Amino acid sequence: MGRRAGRSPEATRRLLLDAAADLVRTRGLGASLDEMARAAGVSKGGLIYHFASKDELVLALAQDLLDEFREAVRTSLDPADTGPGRLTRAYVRACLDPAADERTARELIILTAQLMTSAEVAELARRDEERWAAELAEDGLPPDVVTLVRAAADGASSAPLWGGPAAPAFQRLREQLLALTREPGRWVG
Amino acid sequence: MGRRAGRSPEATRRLLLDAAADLVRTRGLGASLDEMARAAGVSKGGLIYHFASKDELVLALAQDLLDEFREAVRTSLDPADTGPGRLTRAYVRACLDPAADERTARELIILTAQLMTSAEVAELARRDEERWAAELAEDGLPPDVVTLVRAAADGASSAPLWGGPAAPAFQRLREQLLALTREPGRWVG
DNA sequence: TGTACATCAGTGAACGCGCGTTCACTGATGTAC
DNA sequence: TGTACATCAGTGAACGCGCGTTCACTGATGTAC
Repeated sequence: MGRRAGRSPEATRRLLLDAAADLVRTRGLGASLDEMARAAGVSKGGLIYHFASKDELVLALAQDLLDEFREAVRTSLDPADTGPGRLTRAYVRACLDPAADERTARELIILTAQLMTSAEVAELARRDEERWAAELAEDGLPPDVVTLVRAAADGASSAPLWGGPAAPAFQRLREQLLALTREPGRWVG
Repeated sequence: MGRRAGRSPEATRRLLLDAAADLVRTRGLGASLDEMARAAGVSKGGLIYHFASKDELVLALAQDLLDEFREAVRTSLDPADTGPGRLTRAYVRACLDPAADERTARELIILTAQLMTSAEVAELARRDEERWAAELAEDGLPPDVVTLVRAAADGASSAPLWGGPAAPAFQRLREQLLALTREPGRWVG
């Protein structure tokens, strides 16, 4: 049912989220709903049909982003790897994926940072972070190692935010972090 | 000369920059010039006298931020420490200063991220980053160690952006990173 | 099978308000004579 | 020393445009009978 332009409403919603993410990445939250809608090939009214307000769209964008990262870590899990630190290794691989190009990485981080000015989004992120902390704590590695490896992975993957290089430049670091999770005894005296 | 409300124009400029930084931190670039001016106790026209446009204000804000961090690293240099890695150690100390409270750290990072949507600011940051990379490369440590230590310091200090803990929670990491720069041989095979 | 009706998934014009910017003006201080 | 003038550091009202939101309408599809 519906005036649906040859696609499901879920597909329209996805088009809108993707277009909005693109625009916020490159131009910040100042990008207008009209531009976002047009980029998705929908009218502004059509956008508002799916997201009742800009705030609601921003919140959905943030949730989508957190889910996407969680999914990226999940697919980075090595089925053959069942030892301690397997989740930490997947986390490192997802953060420092050499296939992620610089532009994308930078814009993803800017998008996240943009969204964080909303109190609701910040709360969403805080809960997501708590979940990561809990899951990584159960990963069987010494806490100091998890802290170091995670900080380094986060720092390297967010370097483009400050004008630094992206993932491909951090492949040695990536291998070293992975090695460290396999021989945690080498770290800390 | 001038209708100066009992202070120098430079002092007014500083009041405006500080007030603007506060507002952008907590509410993003959507904060209005009127609010920023009022927060500094100046009229909107007075703000525009010092910064001809919002773009100009944002650029000044970014430059101020980069300068402030560079200064923080400079004051973290230990005069008694003249060995290899002394700049890297100052960088770590500045990033993980236990005196920096969570709120401030988080807002500082959000401010930076907000500003990065401006192409001019991004270019400014890129040049600043190049300068850091060059200076740290001259610090006498193996490149792999600098990369790891810096990534970890950056990652830990920007954790509040994603809802994670702030500097005080990373004091063990801080000590371990400092130790690593003193015994770089322990890292890497 | 036809037909009336309801609903879903939008369209697009209009509104109104907040914002960045402009501008005419002002009052204290500095300078020339 | 007084006085005229210039300049600096602002003030505050006004403008106009862009944006988020509202709203009346629409056309394709589903459902009841």
